[in-house]
Amino acid sequence: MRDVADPSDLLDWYDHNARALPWRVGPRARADGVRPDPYRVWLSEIMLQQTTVAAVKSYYEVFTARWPTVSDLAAARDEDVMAAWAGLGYYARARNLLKCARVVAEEHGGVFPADLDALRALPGVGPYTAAAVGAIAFDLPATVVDGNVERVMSRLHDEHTPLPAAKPILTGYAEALTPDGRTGDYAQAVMDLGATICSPRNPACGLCPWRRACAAWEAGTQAELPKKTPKKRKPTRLGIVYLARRVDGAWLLERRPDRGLLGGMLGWPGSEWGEAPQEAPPIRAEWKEVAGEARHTFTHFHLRLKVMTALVPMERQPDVGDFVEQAEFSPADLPTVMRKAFDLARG
DNA sequence: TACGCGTGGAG
DNA sequence: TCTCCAAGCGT
Repeated sequence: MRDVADPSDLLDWYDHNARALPWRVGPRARADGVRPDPYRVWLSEIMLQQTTVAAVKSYYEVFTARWPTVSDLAAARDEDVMAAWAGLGYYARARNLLKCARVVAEEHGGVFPADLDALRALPGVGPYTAAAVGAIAFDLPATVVDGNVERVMSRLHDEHTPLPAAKPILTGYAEALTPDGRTGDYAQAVMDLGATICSPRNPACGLCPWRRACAAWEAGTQAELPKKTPKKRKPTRLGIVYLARRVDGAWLLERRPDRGLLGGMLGWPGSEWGEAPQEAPPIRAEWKEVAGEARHTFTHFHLRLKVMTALVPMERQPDVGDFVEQAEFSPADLPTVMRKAFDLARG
């Protein structure tokens, strides 16, 4: 006979196995009354959306060192925040991060609201992030449902309905299991379990505190859960980018519009990206094609970029973009696809 | 509901 | 090289 999953068993496991993370107040310190800074919890949760812990760590350190409070961040220049986010991906998060910081600074007195509805109303804060900040920062009664929780619940209940249709079902399971107290520790415990034990591939069921309650373990189906609806395969698009260097070393760059792909980020001027891109030099010059191509894969398409370079005289004015002084330009400020084009051009 | 939206690492 | 995927959100 299978046991019923007990939240206490998971909390006991978490007390001994919690990962040490830069943004986390561990279970022992939390028991001693230490409370996490809601700003840091929120910042980390935004960064962690669809992004690995390993990728987030260095960005988190840079942001918290440069902007220690939400009011500091609210006062930052847009271009500085976008540059600091460059390489982390999903740039709408950075734009909403700034919007949110400014709303908190101006409408909430620089203090994150300890209220689930108020959190949910903030830019870039959806159901998951509101629950995570509410539980972790304030121990509010909230259930986090992220990819980890979906996986754990689908296995615990041997739920074969494919995602995303299964989401409401799995959410119901997760809510039914959430304890009344220690909601912050519990939220982090389920996610740690999913990240370290109940992993997508080769789950370590032998170490799982909920093994005796797990329907998938009993049925031997854990490796095939959660079920997902098949994704479409990615088409390939072509494009041309133009790297113009002025004789004084300045680079010709353009700020991309706030909406859409790479919105708000710096980039090289170029053609549209499609099946047969048309030449679109941003300034009159003798353009030379760089050997090879820059390849990059986005969420929903592959891109192959032809890279053109030219040296232009001081007086010549660009039709598109603006020259950025050499001292003010760092390739690290570019989104990865644009940095790849830069790397290719520089050899 | 379905799609657009990045990137780097694992296998 | 290729597929999957990692603490989702906005539209």
